[in-house]
Amino acid sequence: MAQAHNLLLQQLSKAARQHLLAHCEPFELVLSAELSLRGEPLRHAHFPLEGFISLVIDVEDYPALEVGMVGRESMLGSELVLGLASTPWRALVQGAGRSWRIGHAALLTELEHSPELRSVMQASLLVRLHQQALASACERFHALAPRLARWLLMSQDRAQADSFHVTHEFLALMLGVRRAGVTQSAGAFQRRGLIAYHRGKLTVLNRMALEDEACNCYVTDKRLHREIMGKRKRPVVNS
Amino acid sequence: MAQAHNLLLQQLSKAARQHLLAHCEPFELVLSAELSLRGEPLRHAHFPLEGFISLVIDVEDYPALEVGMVGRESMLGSELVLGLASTPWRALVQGAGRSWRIGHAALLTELEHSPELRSVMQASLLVRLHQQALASACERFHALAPRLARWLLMSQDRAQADSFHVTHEFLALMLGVRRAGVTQSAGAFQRRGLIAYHRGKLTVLNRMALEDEACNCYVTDKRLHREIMGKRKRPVVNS
DNA sequence: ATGTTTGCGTACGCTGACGAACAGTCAGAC
DNA sequence: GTCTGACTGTTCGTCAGCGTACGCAAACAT
Repeated sequence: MAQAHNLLLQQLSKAARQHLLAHCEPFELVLSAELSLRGEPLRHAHFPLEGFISLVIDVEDYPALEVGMVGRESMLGSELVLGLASTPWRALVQGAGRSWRIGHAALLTELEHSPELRSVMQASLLVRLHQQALASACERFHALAPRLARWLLMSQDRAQADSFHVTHEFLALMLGVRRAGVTQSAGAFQRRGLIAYHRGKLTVLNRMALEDEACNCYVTDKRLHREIMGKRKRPVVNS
Repeated sequence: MAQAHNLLLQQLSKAARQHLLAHCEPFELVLSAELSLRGEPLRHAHFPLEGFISLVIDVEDYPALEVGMVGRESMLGSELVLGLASTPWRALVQGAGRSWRIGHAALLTELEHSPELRSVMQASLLVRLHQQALASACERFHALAPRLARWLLMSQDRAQADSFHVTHEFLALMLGVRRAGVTQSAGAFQRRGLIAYHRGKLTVLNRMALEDEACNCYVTDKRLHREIMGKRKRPVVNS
């Protein structure tokens, strides 16, 4: 397997990164584990190396709904840069892997001393703010199939593999639709050879075609991430 | 008219508030003005005294959609606490009034020196993060009528008056639905005496009943605001 | 005074998703 | 080897909201 890196940590200078990692511990992201509970203060932040985490919100009487996704390109717990920690969503491990995790208090201390870390986390949080706004509109206007395609692409990006574990049931939860609806759309994709799946293991066969099926929110989302992380204020170098 | 205050500023100590206000200028929030453009860096932050501002996102080929609302209970531009400023949404004045506005650079300088201000803005941003997540779910699961009722209540809270200016057309835009759909739901509310309107002027007649019609997202949203602003880290007093 | 714009009422067919249900199939447990 | 549970396929009636379109009245402009 290729060397695993968290891309946020990667943006730090070597010194800053090592100083931070000294306070981190390796953590195993186990499928379906819940890293944070609704309303509970966040105990740890995570920098995933592989795997990914879904942020899921619960509204009374309704099934859960995904409001964000975190993989190696980002981190779980960037809200901590605001000094506050409780979240309205649950963090659910969706793809197994490893992460660096750091205690809430330790991270806050680090933040005080490392402008670099602060800058990266601030940018990361801003990305989520943008992504959430975008996702609202996407959910409102786009039909099931394009959203499904988008979700698959986003997951694949974070899973860093063509295959990953996901059931129709789960997809339905994430997208806020019926399981039967997913079966319909996914079935169509499968018949056309874009994807294949078998009892919870999904494989992307034709990524290009899937990108055509997805709404532009997929590329918009990626562009957002790139732009914001790109033009973030570099503590020392830039102004 | 009662003394107008911005509730965020109100949370600051007198000293901090006055220091900040020294860098602010009074600004007239004119109906339909755009205070920020999509993708543009934010030039000013605003602390509304009256009136309110809608945050509106554009997705290609689709009409706009509201992703947030700012009144005297909050501020426009809390993202600036992250040191970055461009936003994916437009800020649209929805209710006329006045605000204190402060230049982007001046605010950043203030932020460096005032932990109080930082704390308040951080909390305010966290509120928006929570509200956006909640709004996603609300939009996904709740029907037009409850969402309409919710929107009216939220606007009334911020307008601080029983009447305010809003057309069906505009409501449709905010909620991401057809104008005809709004006419339907609003017409039903009107027949039942909950609201009245005439050519763009809408009046809430029976607030209690409207609250019953609205989804719980209305109270959830208010609770969120209260809780987060309440338990924010007070720079000096608390830990 | 007259034409134009703006705001509201309403109707019709359409469609994507819903809720609910049932059936088939595969994997692992016992 | 059978059973149980998990996963997928499919169907059927229902419905909210869509797109479109037309009518009407109040406000505004000239």
